[in-house]
Amino acid sequence: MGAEDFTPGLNFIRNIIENDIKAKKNDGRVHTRFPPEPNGYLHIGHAKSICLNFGLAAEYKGLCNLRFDDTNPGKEDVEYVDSIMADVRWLGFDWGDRLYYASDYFEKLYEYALHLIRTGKAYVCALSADQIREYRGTLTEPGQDSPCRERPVTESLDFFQRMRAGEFPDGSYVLRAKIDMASPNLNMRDPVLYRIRRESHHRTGDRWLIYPMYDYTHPISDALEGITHSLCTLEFEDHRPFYDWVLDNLPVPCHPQQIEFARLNLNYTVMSKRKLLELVDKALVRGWDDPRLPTIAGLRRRGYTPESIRAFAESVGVAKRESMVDMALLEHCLRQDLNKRARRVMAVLRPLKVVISNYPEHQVEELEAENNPEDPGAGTRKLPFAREIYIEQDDFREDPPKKFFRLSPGKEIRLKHAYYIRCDEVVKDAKGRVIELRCTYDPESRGGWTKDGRKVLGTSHWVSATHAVDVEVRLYDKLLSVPDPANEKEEKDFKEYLNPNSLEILKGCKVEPGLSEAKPGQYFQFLRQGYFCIDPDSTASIPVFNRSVTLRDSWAKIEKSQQDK
RNA sequence: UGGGGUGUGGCCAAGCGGUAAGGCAUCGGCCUUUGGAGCCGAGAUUCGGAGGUUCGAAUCCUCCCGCCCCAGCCA
Repeated sequence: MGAEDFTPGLNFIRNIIENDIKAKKNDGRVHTRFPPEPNGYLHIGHAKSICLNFGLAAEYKGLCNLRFDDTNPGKEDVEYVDSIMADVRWLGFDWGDRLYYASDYFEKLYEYALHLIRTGKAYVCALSADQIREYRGTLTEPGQDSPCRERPVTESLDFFQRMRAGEFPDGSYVLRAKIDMASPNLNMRDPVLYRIRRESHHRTGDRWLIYPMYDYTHPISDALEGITHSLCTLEFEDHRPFYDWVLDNLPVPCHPQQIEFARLNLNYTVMSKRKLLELVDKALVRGWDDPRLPTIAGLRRRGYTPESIRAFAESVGVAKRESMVDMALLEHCLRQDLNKRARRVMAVLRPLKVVISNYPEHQVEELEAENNPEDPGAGTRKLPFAREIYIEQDDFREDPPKKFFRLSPGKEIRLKHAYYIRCDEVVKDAKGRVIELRCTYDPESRGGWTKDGRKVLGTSHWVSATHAVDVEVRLYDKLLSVPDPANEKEEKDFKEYLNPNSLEILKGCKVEPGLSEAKPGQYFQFLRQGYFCIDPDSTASIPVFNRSVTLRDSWAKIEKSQQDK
């Protein structure tokens, strides 16, 4: 509830599905699949596809398969299949017993290839990769037929079997579909179906020496699994005629419909596998799960919830137009989710000591504090209050600007859940930096109220100096310093636009005592600052917190507009 | 210059011939023991442009313009 408590929007895919159901197409069944290639970690863009495929299936009481498109052994690895399964599960989706691999179909794919050869729809070609490219023609000129195009069926059959048997070296022959070398669609100019590759496959080992291409494998895999709606991204639009050609020319069980939608783009970050890999390889980030990355693993570590990511995926919609979604929307989805469930706690990130001079020297009181104003069921906790406390450095200004409601000399503020304090004296070090404040408190204001109804403008969070626990806090900011490097006048490498301040590490932060027991998987709101979670780098002595997202900060806006003037 | 797509407020996105949903962001206001949250309100005389059809068009037709994708034995 909460984050996903709204009706799903309309989109063109839902329209197609609903029309299909009305028309009783596929007996009214909806069966989708999420088909990643296990050659990298999943990111938020994949999450969109996962939510779409699994979400649509659930919505129409259908099924969604998880299928690994593992037809290119050189790039793939079990490390990736494991991480992909973990990420899909974490996002909250269940493929039941429908876990498939394209490599499971290698034998059938081979049989189907034989069928194409026998029916004169495919032939073994001896042209080299370079020659094939030359023969393919260009965008504006038609291609030329391969000299092998009219190779007799029996001969292609024989050659193809010998390709499988390992009689030929890598790259010497390929199997090609026989379609139309003059087609305006390059994908129809006798596309390659099989290539010879002496490469060990992460599942089939060395059993195969020939591997089918994606364009040939995908439609057949879909058909074998009884997929009804095969959703993929826009760049495959040009491949659809071939998808249909394969299914039209083979005795497959059904003919799924390929539907293309625009992939997700998010500003201030990178989403391409190549770039993510480069950041990881060059140690520009701390790994695939670096909280600055838009990978699922990174978002998880950052403190994003599966619910917030699902809400985001629903919220961005599905359409065919290329778009760039604002990071602010993702952040909004997290805040909206966490606002309802995150326990409020007090943490002082940049401590400034405050001595309450009229508070009895060794006295300690227990003050009651609510855990979440949005959820009375979350209960309350006790907070120790004593003579020496810490407040946030930002909550004090010796020379306050207009509209600054926080502490300054002679001014009074409320300490959340505690007392009103007034600043009497500012203590500075030799360099003139403020290192301590001497304040007096109003004993009548216990709990944060006074009988005289006097109002204080500001409320600060605080922590008892003697009871606070020391922690490390990691603050994250945008990965890139510009929304979209591709839009910059000068064309530079994307790494030139990495935000140098994307990570700020704060040590010696002071948090309320209860937080020493914080566990991974728990979400907190550090009052007035943002949402935080425990990082796996935490040790028994020093907990490490990640800032998942800041709170909206209207003071920051006021301050900025004052500066702009 | 071949083919395939796509153009609705700053960012997304509904709309499918009957007179521009919604979300994010922004700006006001209310409220508040988080300058949080919440609540209320504001903003496209207009849907890439120009023509046309129609009583009526973002929706239909024509032409033009912009942007994206395609010449891997990658997916």
